[in-house]
Formats: sequence, C-alpha cells, structure tokens
Amino acid sequence: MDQDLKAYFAKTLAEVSIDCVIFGFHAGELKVLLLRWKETDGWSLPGGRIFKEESLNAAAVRILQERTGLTEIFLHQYYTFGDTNRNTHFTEMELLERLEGFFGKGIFDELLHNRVVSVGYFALVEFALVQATPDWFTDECRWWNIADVPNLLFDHNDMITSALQALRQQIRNQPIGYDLLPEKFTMPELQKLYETILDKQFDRRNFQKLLMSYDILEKLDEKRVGVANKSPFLYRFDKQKYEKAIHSGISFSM
Amino acid sequence: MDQDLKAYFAKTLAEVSIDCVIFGFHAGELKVLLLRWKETDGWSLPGGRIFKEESLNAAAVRILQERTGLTEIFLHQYYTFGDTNRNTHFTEMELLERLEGFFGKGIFDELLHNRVVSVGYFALVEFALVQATPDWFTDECRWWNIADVPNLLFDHNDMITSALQALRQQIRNQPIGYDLLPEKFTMPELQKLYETILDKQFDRRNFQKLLMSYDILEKLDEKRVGVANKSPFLYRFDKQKYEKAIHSGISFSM
DNA sequence: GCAAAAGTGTTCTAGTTACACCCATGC
DNA sequence: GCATGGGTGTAACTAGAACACTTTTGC
Repeated sequence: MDQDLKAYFAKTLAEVSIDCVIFGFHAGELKVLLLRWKETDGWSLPGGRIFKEESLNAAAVRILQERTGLTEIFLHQYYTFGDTNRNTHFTEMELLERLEGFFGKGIFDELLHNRVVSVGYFALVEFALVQATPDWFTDECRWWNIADVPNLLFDHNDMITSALQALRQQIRNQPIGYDLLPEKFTMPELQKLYETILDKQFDRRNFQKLLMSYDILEKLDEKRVGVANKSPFLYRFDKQKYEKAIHSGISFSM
Repeated sequence: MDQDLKAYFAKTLAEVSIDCVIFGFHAGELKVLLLRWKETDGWSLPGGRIFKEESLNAAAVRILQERTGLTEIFLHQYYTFGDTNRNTHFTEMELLERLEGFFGKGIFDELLHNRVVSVGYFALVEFALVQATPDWFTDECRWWNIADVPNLLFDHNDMITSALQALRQQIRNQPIGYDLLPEKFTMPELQKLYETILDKQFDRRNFQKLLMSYDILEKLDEKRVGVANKSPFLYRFDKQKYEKAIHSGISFSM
C-alpha cells in the first residue's frame, strides 16, 4: 500500500494539486461534500494530485469522477491558493501523529511539509445521483450543510468561503440549476435554490417572471403529486437553450 | 551567469510559475507590456518563478515590481493555465536553437520541456510611470496595442485573451481607472478608457451621470489647458471612496 | 471665423419592485 | 374544513436610453 502510494506520487506533480468544493442541494439546503481522514476526526475537501501528463481540467474531472461517480458535471476553476502557510491549520500534533502512525513517516513529510499550490475548483452536482467514495487518505464521505461546516484541515474553510463567493458571482451572470436539480423540478424548488445560494428571499411572481424571461425553462403538463398543499407544476430545463444562455450570459439582478 | 541561473532555479518552484498581463492605457489605446527573448524575435508576457518560501501573490507583486518598477499596483489573479500542450506554440526549431546557443542546453530543457502550470495575473498600471526592464531571458520591453499583439511564445496569446475577458468582467462590477490613469484626468479620457476596454461607445451625458453617481470622483476647479478645442475639467478619484466602491462593488451596466 | 471637442437637462421607455386574492391538497 | 403553499396579473416607480444646442479653444 505504501509502495503503491509512492508509485502514485512519482507519477504526479509534487508542487501543484487540486481541491474541489462539491456543492449539492437537498431539502432546501446547500451542501458540500467533505472527507474525514483515516484515524482522525479531521475533515477536508476532496482533492487530488495531477498526473504529469494530465491537464488541470482533466485532473479535476477525474477527481470529481472518483469521488462522486459522476461525469459531465458542472466544474469551474475559481482560484489558485498559494500562500506559504496553507498548512498551518494542521498543527495539532495529535492529529499528525495519528496520521503518521497510519501512513508511515515518508508520506507524512511529502504531504504536509512540502509547500503545495492548490488549484480550487467548484462543482455543482445533483445530490441524489452522487455515490460518494472516500480516497486513499480518508474513510468517510459526508454532505455538510454550508452553515454547519466544521473547522477543516489546511486552508479548506477559506476555500469554501471563496468558492461560495465565486458561485454567487456565477449565478448572477449565468443560469444555474441544471446541474443542481433533478431533471424535473418545481418553480418553488428552483426559487429556493436561488434563495439558498444568495441567502436572500424573492417574490414568487417576480422570480417566475424573470426566470421564464430567460427562455431556458419548459413548463410541463405534469404536476408534482403526493405533496402537501396545492400541486405545483413541474419544469425542465431546455438543454439547448440553457447551454446557449450559459455562453451568452444572463443578468440575474434580484 | 549559467551558474547564477541554476542557483535561482534551485531556490524556486519548478512546476508552477506566474505570468502577468500588464495593461496600460495611453493615447486612447489599451496596451500590454511584452518582452522579446534574447537572440530571437519571439515575444512573451512578463513572468517568473516563485521562490519556495514565497506566496503566489507575493511572487506576482515582486515580478511586477521587477518589470515595471512599480509597487502598490492593481493586481488580480484571474486563471491558472494547466494544459499539457502549453508549449506547443514554441515549435519553431530555429527559435529553439538560437535560445539553446545562447543559454546552454540545460536551461533549454528545464524551461521548455518540463510541464509547468502557470498562474495568470493581470495588472493595471499607469503607463507614464512604468520603467520597463527586461529579465534574464529577454532584452527588450515594449508596449503593444491590444489589437496589434503578434503571435506570442507559449500559450500567451490565450492568456491575453482571457485576461481581457476577466478585465471586462471586472470593470462591470468594480470601478476601474485609478490604476490606469494619471492622478488628474478629464471625463472624456475616463470615458475613452471604458470605451476602449469594453470596445463600445457611450453617450457622454449618460456616462458622466453614471460615473458621478458612484460618488468616487472629485471634480476639480482646474481645466486641462493647452489642448485643442474647449478645455475639459479635470477630475480626481477620491481614494477613500474609490476603495470602498471596490469592496462593496458597483454595477456598471452600459 | 471655423472646425473640433466639451459642457449640460429633459423626455421617454423599459425594467424592476411591490402587492392580494383565489385555488388545490393533505390531514 | 382548515391550514399551508402554489398559481396568477397589474399598477407604481425607478433606472437606463435617447437626444441637441451652446460654449470654448487652437489654428
């Protein structure tokens, strides 16, 4: 195992890595996928190393695929973190010792003492489709509500904060939702998604008017059944028009 | 010299570097600062290596300072370029041979055959204050009009294209001009800057109204003298209010 | 005096915001 | 039948767009 890991390290870049903030949306809450490191209670973002012959974007896609099982998901590079003190959060000796005991001394040095620049990506995924899988260093995957994220290893709390900022920037210039919602969804669900990301309430009528004005939504003849209260209509994104709106850009200004 | 260079390489990261798109504005034209490589007619962006104990941002500031003599300039990280074929533009053997003859074979390998991820920054500088200075590999600095930029080495044409996109994004959400214009300037000059960056014409009255509404400009009792035609008033940014507007953001929507 | 650029306000339009009543469903 | 949430349109307001004439200066 240690041998495998060394071979893997030898095939990958040592000074640059990737970390991904994977956003999901469920039960009206915005969530991020986090990993718990083996033998510890330290959590971190999913991330990974880049093969020497692999582009950054390809590595990000691969890492996402490895952790969620999903391909073809929305993935966006948002910032590259290059402070020299990126590992300072990881100073609790107890944690380090446990890791060292588990992985061996060499790996410890490689992982935590080297200075590494990390390229931050954020991904938007459909919560229900994710098959979360831990990696070499971790043995638990969990979705955390944005508001409940604990103190993370490395500078990963900062990474989430700025990913969220980038997502908020994104949502104001491009449609969002295709990757975060199931194929069919109701207008109140879409509105709740926007409200959750932007932490802001909207008027139902105005929201509907604005979203429909982008001409990316298709109102279906179906309604969501089995829920309390009046059955809401179902909508679906028109993939073609949605893609076009992504490229040409929209201005969501509520 | 070769020895110095090897020592420098040993103190810096090998897999990550920085490239800077330095924008200036002069005579109604948006310009970028480019460097010509010694013994060649190949041009590239200013860039540099990162010291092992230096943060990305500090390295970018240092590189800018080295090339322009300026400190405290507007600097923004906009994208990290990590394709594996980033060096493919550099295939002209004649160029490579000349470089090899000049720098020696070792340097050639290090620089051009290694796969390097490059963090892109763009800077906005006041044209007149720049004392452009070439680096180790180059012997000429020149300002080029954006529209006249030749085919550059590496993937640097792409870098300029996306820096310009990022700048256009920037200008719509934050005030711009403090770093690109001299201390005192006229409203038509400021308008020309906006028009040049966005490649779009504005109505003088509406432009003035909008810019003044941000409450970041101070109209002076002076006029620019000695120019043809009616003397325009001079304006100055109110640094405090300008900084506040940068943080809180504006919406330039013309 | 003439050409070229700058100073200045108002009207119209379009987009954004505010707002309320009825209806369907589950319990 | 009642509580809860969803569906739907209009009026007021505000911000953006369009627009022209006068003034100053250098040549």
